[in-house]
Amino acid sequence: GGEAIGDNNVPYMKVMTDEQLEVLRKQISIYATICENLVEMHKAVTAQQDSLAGMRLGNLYCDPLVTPGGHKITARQRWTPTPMQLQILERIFEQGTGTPSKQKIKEITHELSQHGHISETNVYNWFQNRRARSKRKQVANLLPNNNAESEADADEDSPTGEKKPKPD
Amino acid sequence: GGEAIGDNNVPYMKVMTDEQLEVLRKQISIYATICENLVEMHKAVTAQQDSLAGMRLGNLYCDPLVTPGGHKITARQRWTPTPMQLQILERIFEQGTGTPSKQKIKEITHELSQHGHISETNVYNWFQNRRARSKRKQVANLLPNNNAESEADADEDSPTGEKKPKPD
DNA sequence: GATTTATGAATGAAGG
DNA sequence: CCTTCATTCATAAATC
Repeated sequence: GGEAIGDNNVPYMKVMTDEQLEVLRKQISIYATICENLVEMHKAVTAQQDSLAGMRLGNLYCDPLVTPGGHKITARQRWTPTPMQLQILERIFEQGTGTPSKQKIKEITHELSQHGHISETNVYNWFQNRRARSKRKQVANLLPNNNAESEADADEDSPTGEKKPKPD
Repeated sequence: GGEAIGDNNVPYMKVMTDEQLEVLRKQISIYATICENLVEMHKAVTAQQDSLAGMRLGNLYCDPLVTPGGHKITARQRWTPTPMQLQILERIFEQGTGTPSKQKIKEITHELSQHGHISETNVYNWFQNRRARSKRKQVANLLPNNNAESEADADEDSPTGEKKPKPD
């Protein structure tokens, strides 16, 4: 024993590793997709053979605990940089260090951890995204017949810098 | 409240609350039940209307084009494993075959091609990525000052060799 | 509080 | 094998 959580304050405890959790999420997602397909098929079938055997699903389709419109299994929280962290990150990014090395990532993470919860993965992702998006934005500007992309729309001009406009 | 230490000196961290775990279990149960019912029902239906519309279950349980996220299916540039393919891949991966040989890749590809478009390169890449990422994905970024793992990180080596604990 | 946008994270593929 | 990049997905934040 020893796993009991007496306090209603801190109800969590050991259960699974992140990886195991991720695999689980995937599995559930697979189930969800299979279910969806089956339902669609059944609908198609019953549409033609409605009185086949009187065995229709009806409300047996029963919606599970998933939110309508998607399979939101577990609400995975994502990191959000604090203003201070963002400021530091932006500054480092503008220094043109390009892609920070692993060691650099560690250092940055350590520094940023002084201003809020953060991990090296967060820092790595941030730089990857920052770089990829600033590049994408510029490319979009250069293309003559570009249309709406899946990501953010291209800015009209930012020849000297690609800071993102921050509306109030 | 925070992280706990397992009985075997295995530092497992908080991941889900008891409540969340319960919800998850319930959800899986519901999905399983729905799948069961639908499969049984469809079997019964197709037993009588085999040539109904040429749509029998078989490998059609999984639509080849839907993503696990349940989004639209625009012509995709890069390969995306179907749920069924993913399931098979995961199973093979967990069998500890480690690095699939060239021959093995061929076999796997052949099997998976029954469930959707796929090439040997896709299979090869999948195993490479799966292995590389599983190594880094498990115990990482929950501890405040712990070194988080990711593709960005390149630690030397763990003496215990915690590559991937295979839950049996 | 529903919809849209911004952006953190996941992942297939390429390069070394 | 390991690292890196491009693209996509999902969600916190912003907006209406």
